Amino acid sequence: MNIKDRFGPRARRLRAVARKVFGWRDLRPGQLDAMRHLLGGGDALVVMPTGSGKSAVYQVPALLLDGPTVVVSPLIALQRDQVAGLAEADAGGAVAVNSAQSGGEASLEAVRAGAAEFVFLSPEQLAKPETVERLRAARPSLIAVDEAHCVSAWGHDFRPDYLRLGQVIERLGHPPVVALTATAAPAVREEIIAALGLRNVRQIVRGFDRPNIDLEVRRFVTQEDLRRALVEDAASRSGLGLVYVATRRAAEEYATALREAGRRAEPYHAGMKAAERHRIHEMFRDDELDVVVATSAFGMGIDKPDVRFVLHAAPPESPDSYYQEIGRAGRDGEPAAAVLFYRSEDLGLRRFFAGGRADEELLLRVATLVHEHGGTVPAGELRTLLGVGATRLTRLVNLLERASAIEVTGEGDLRPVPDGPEPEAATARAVELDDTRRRIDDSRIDMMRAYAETTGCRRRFLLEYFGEPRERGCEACDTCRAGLPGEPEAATGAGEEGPFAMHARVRHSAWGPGMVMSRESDRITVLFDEVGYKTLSLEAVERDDLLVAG
DNA sequence: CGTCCTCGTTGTATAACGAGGACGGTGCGATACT
Repeated sequence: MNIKDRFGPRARRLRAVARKVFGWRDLRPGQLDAMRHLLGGGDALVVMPTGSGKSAVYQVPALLLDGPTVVVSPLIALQRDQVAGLAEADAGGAVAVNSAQSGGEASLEAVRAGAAEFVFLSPEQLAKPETVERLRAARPSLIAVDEAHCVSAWGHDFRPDYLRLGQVIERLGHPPVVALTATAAPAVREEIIAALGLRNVRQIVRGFDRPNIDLEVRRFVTQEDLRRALVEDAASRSGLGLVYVATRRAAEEYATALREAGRRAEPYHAGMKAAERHRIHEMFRDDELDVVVATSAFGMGIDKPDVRFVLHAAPPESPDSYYQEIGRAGRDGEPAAAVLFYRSEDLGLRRFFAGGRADEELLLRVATLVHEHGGTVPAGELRTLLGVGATRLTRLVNLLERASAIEVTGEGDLRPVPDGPEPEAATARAVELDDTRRRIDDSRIDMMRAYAETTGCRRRFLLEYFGEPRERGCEACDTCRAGLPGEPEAATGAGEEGPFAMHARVRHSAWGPGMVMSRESDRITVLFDEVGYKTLSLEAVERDDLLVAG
């Protein structure tokens, strides 16, 4: 950014609001860059670590744009915190609309009347046409999608309304949109941009490297050895820590074992009562615990600076999730440790979770019903007729929509696409799209395995996965300390030109088009559009002419 | 995909083993009940 950009009139107004309303003495270049772009009418994708002022990126421009700001936020607890935070500043008022709040109508009316600048909603609220209509009447001037990685991580089956946000944004007149997240690999960024329908996008990606977090993987053969080593390790560390586990039961068992070892440890998972979960959050916040043993339920919205270690009793489903979870360590910049306790068998549970397929019979029924009806079919009637819930139907509809077979009206109802495919063909295409998705999820699990089993620098592996080329090792991971047997020579480093340079587009004879994501001395990893991540031996690539540029 | 638990078999000791089945994460919102 040049001098004029940093000190021009737009930047001056932004700084003034940041100072007067929020009390921030200055804005960082990344924040300012995104804000200026939003004020200029463009969309932005901001990838910055938690605690680096991501929320400011929508909060400050919101006050300079004439009209309310719609914030999409995945968790009700998070919405509560965000509303409370804004209430402390003189920022024009904030409300949340969700099932835990009464008075949703009144809140929406307050937004329309200009009595609230910020309105927080879940994607599910925005799946209700009447809610979108009321927001539309308020003429929003900015839309923020917080924790935007949820679009990719949850949108495809767990919370399919995430994939409908693009249509909601259009319905709201597509004011400037900013998507915010702490962790997103390049492919995930592309997916967010496509799903939300972002235009004229400015991508701001900052601060992926967390050099104060030491990386280590410890390998085990038996579950029992792993368990014992983890308990011993967690019990002997000083400072606050997190232990991530794969199942609720493991959370309970490890917490018990750590208590028996004399640590103040509590489990945390979604099967616990809300009051109990809340209590543990508070104890964690108030330094009344040494260790929280949790499933993936624990973490979003947490910004405690002094977490000293994050241990994993089992690998998560992707490097994306892993980086997100270990990124909760060492936010204060002081030394912290991330240790993965690894058995390759433990990837099996992740493969199971990723393995759910769309119901082909049900897809065909939906496609046939909408096709034969010919006109507009109310979604509610279809749910009743098929006996399926909203989540499941939305998932099927998303696939059939992508198969160009049906479209969703502004009222949330369904109708066939004119001259669209016949139901059988549409179903086949939808199944194919679902299969592609599953192959990519599977390949992310493969990448998690590759991280655990690499003999190269672990930091380099992760940073390249997130699209940040890096030539050397780091001296703060176990493989670097052991002497880097698998590190590339300088000549084959990231900057090399040629058809297989970093981020070059390539084509494989069987796997189709893809992009080079990382290079080591003897192999390269390519992210293929249709089959996900694959690691190929350079020798085989050259011998059999497997890849061509393009 | 892998682990854990139960149950039945074996075949005579009071344990060991294999087969078969259940189970496993994340949250919204709506609904039924006290």
